[in-house]
Amino acid sequence: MPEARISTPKARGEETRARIVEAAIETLKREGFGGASARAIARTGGFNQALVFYHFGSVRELLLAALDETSARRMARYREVVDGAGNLQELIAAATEVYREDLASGHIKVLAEMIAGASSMPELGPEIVRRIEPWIDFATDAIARVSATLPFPVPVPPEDAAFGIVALFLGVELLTHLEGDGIRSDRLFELGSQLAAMAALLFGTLPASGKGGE
Amino acid sequence: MPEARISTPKARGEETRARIVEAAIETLKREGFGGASARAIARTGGFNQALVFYHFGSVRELLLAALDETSARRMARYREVVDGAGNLQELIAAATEVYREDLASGHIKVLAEMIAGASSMPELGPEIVRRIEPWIDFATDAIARVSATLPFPVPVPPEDAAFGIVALFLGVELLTHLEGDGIRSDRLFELGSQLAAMAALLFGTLPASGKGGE
DNA sequence: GTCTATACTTGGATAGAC
DNA sequence: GTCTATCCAAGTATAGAC
Repeated sequence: MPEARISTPKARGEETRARIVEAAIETLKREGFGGASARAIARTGGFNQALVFYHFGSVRELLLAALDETSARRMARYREVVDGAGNLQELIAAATEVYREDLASGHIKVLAEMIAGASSMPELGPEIVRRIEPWIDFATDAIARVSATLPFPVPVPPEDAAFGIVALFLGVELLTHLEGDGIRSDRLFELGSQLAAMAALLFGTLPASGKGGE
Repeated sequence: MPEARISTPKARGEETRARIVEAAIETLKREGFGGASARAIARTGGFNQALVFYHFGSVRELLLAALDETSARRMARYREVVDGAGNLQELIAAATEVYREDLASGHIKVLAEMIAGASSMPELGPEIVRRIEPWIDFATDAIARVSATLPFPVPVPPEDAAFGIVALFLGVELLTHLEGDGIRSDRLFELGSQLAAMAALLFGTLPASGKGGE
């Protein structure tokens, strides 16, 4: 019971805004970019279509707000899990776990739909780029961090690996939601962990310096 | 059957069909799934919008025909290049080369747009799945083939790796066209070759089941 | 802030003339 | 086979009542 007043006008407005964003995320997940019209979103959230324009000005702005919201939520979650990882295997295990959540929750679906949708709405491009960069940076940092724990110099520039990982996640998302089940992505992540374990074992037992690359 | 005429009605029809498919591919590349309306496609190809429905019945069918066409072309090209690869490095080099062509030519863009677009047109899903399977099979075969040339047993199931590669290509496509340049994907593929070379070198000199490769 | 009504636009699709 | 004309559905967006 926070306040004497039931709800200030301002609070009500904010609440509606949030409901609309929520409905937009939901609609993007279920019906994709092409299906995320003001009307469809309003139907999903059970509110009036005109509210989209009152609160956000345009569908475009709403979709970006939706991307911001889901992105912020997932970033918080990724940090929580990934920051606890102290070495390569733990990082892969952590990323796998959170990514599985994402496949289920649909966050990456929203991202992938927005990226693909930007083709038919070019003004969206730069906005989306700005919202992806933090993810690549995040991955870069995580990779750099665990790279430093390996007993040998890593010949992989973290930013390149990060780009690859983000791309891989997006691609797996596309294929997984297309095929309905998540069997193939499960197997892929399984494989990732195995290889990581193998690599660590293998490299870990090699003379760290002396037989290196270049 | 007489055929010495300059153009039979039938041939003209086929020719138009081809023009329409071409325009559909072009429009999918440039404007994405959302921008690929019958009208936009007709504008691209300089023909009448009603022809789409006369020849294909619906936009949906046309888009699938477009996917078939670009897919067939690229598959031919991939086979040409990839079948010549006898070992892992050659395979990666070949894949990199053809994939670079794809980024420029837009074939994978068409595929990615169709996959993402399927979210708002669910009937498209199964059709697209059917059209992706040959690509995963193709990648599986290529990987299995070069795996057999390695001087040690490979702990990577070819079909899992194939799924990963196809996903990676799709994801890189999304990000690359979004950011406009291809710098990051260039670096990624560069990295891939380096790692492949390193792995071959490293594993090749390990006591596997004897000293295999060269 | 929210709803109803509506103006305007674009797109899928068909009929019928050529 | 191709084009013009047209219908209808759906979408964006705004005005104005509540």
